[in-house]
Order: sequence, then C-alpha cells, then structure tokens
Amino acid sequence: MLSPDEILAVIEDGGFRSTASRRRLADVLTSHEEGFTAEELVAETPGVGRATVYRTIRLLVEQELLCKLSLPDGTPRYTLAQRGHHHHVVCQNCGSVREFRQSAMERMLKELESSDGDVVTGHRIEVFVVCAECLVRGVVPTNVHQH
Amino acid sequence: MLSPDEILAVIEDGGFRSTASRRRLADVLTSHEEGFTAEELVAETPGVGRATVYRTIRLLVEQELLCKLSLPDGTPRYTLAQRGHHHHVVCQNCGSVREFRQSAMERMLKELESSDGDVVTGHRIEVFVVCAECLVRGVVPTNVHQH
DNA sequence: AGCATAATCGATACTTAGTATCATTTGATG
DNA sequence: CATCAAATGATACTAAGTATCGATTATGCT
Ligand SMILES: [Zn+2]
Ligand SMILES: [Zn+2]
Ligand SMILES: [Zn+2]
Ligand SMILES: [Zn+2]
Repeated sequence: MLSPDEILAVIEDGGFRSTASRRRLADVLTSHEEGFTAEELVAETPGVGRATVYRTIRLLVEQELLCKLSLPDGTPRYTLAQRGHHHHVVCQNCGSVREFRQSAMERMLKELESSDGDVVTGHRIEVFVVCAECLVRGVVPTNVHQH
Repeated sequence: MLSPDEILAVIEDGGFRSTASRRRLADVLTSHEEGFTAEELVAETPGVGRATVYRTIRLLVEQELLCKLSLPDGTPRYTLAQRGHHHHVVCQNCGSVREFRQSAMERMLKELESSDGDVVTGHRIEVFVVCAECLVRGVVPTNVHQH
C-alpha cells in the first residue's frame, strides 16, 4: 500500500506544495484499507475545509494516486490506487474494493478500435459483488442491472 | 429502434398508467438517436414538471428501456436500450452512444466469480472513443484515465 | 533570517443531478 | 360516471461537488 510520504512525494514531484492540509489528508487516506467517500474524508480531517478536501481529491485523482469509482446506484467512492492499469471489484453492500487486472480482456477492448472509424481513448470497468465478509453476515446477493 | 407505442406498452405491461406526460416523454425520447441528458428532456417537454421527467426516467431505467451511462468526467447521459445484455461505446466529445456486445469478455467476467469468496452480481463497462464524426470535424483524441 | 509572491487555504455561495413532500388532478375499473 | 389509488407539478431539499475571494503560507531569493 501507499504511504503518506509516497503521496507527498508524488505531490511535490508534480510541482505542488507540501502543505499541512495535504499532509493531514495523506495520513487519513492511507489509514483507509477499503474505499471511502469524500464526506468521510471531510469528517475525518476536522479543521481542513471541505473545498480543500475536494481539491486534494481531484489533485490525487489527476496524479493517479486515487481511483474514483461508483456503486451500482451511482454513488461515488474513492480508493487508493496501486500501480499500473487496473479495474475494480466493488462490494455493492459495504463498498469494499479490490483491484483486478485481466490482460485478455484489455486486448479485446483494444480490438474495438479497428472495428469502426472511432478512436478508442479509454474504458471503464467495474465488477460488482457481494463480498465474502458480507456473505457471512447474511447479506443476500441480488443481481444488478448495469451497462 | 424503440417506438413510442412500444415504450407505452412496456409501461402498461408493468402495471403503470399510460398518462399524458408519459406519452409526451415517449415521443421526445424516441426522437433522440444519440444519447441525451435529463435536462435536455426537461427542456424538450415544456409543461411536464421536472420531477415527472426524472420519475419517468427512473421508471424507464428500471424497465430496462433506458440506459444510464456516464462520460469520463462522470456527467450522466441516457440512451434508449436495445434488447438483451450489452454495453456502450460513448464518444467523449459529443456524447453519441452505440451498443456493443462481446460474449468472450462476458465469459471472462463470469469467471471472476470462482476466483474468490465473492458472489458477482453485475458489471459496468463503458468504452470511450472520439467518434468518426468528431474526428472529421478535427477533434483530437486524448486518452482518458479511467478505472 | 527576512522578503516577495504565487500557491493554497477556508468560508461561503453556487451548480448539477437528482429525491422527498404534499396538495391537486387524472386514468382505470366497476 | 363515481371512485380512489396512481400520478402530477410546485416546491423544498439533498448529495456531490465547483467557483469566488480575501486571508494565509510555502518556497525561492537575497
Ligand atoms: Zn483504480
Ligand atoms: Zn482496462
Ligand atoms: Zn445500455
Ligand atoms: Zn456485460
């Protein structure tokens, strides 16, 4: 997992300043193993303004240190990124997140490129699950209709 | 493509009423070949309240007649659904949408099921492009970073 | 260390994409 | 055509941010 210092290093390498608010946020971020909301971050960093929290989230998403995902109903969720291209498996019940990589699938998505006059610029994939922890707690999985 | 009557038929078959507002919306919806926003619909059905437009959108998404997608920046967009399981190719410049199906990829996503204690309940896939029309108009494709 | 200054900050107002409430209207059924 | 739950429109509210702006601060320079 990413450490607060690694986050600060990326911020500084990007030409941005290492500030007290950003250090506070880096600490709180790295304490989350399992995905979180922006408002959780706001609540967990009292004294840091809401605008600063959202600005920092945006900065870190741009720097590819944070991933922004959304649950089946569209509510947004954030998680720390590992390295490289990946996607996420998200528990629709508790919001816990893990990464997955599937090179065969990536190859297939690239092939769409040649099929039309379009130029492919990216893709978004989210796999929804009810995670093992929620299952043992008795949550009944229901299929979600998504596109 | 879906006709207004087919939309109304699905609404009635679902046990919902065929009302003036819903007929107006069915007409406007089917006139859109290429994806639209909720606010466009509001603007195009004067006299129909904003709440009714959003309620009808929700109803039609539940009935799987409308697909809700989002652009790389997260702004929502709707499009009429064809039949069966599918995903979408979305132009990040003009928002135009087409469906795609990739059975090999679907099979791969199902296989994730066996890999963990999780139960897969669904997935979301969007492929972003700059479409042929935008390309001839000189739009330069830039890759989008997504998960 | 002291200073300049652009970056960043917090407070606050605003925006976008909806949902909730509720009094009124309307469409389906008998 | 009377009934009455379903649906409607107006309005208020919420969630998830973004924009503005005057005050503060980190960084580089001397
Ligand atoms: Zn990610
Ligand atoms: Zn990928
Ligand atoms: Zn669809
Ligand atoms: Zn699929």
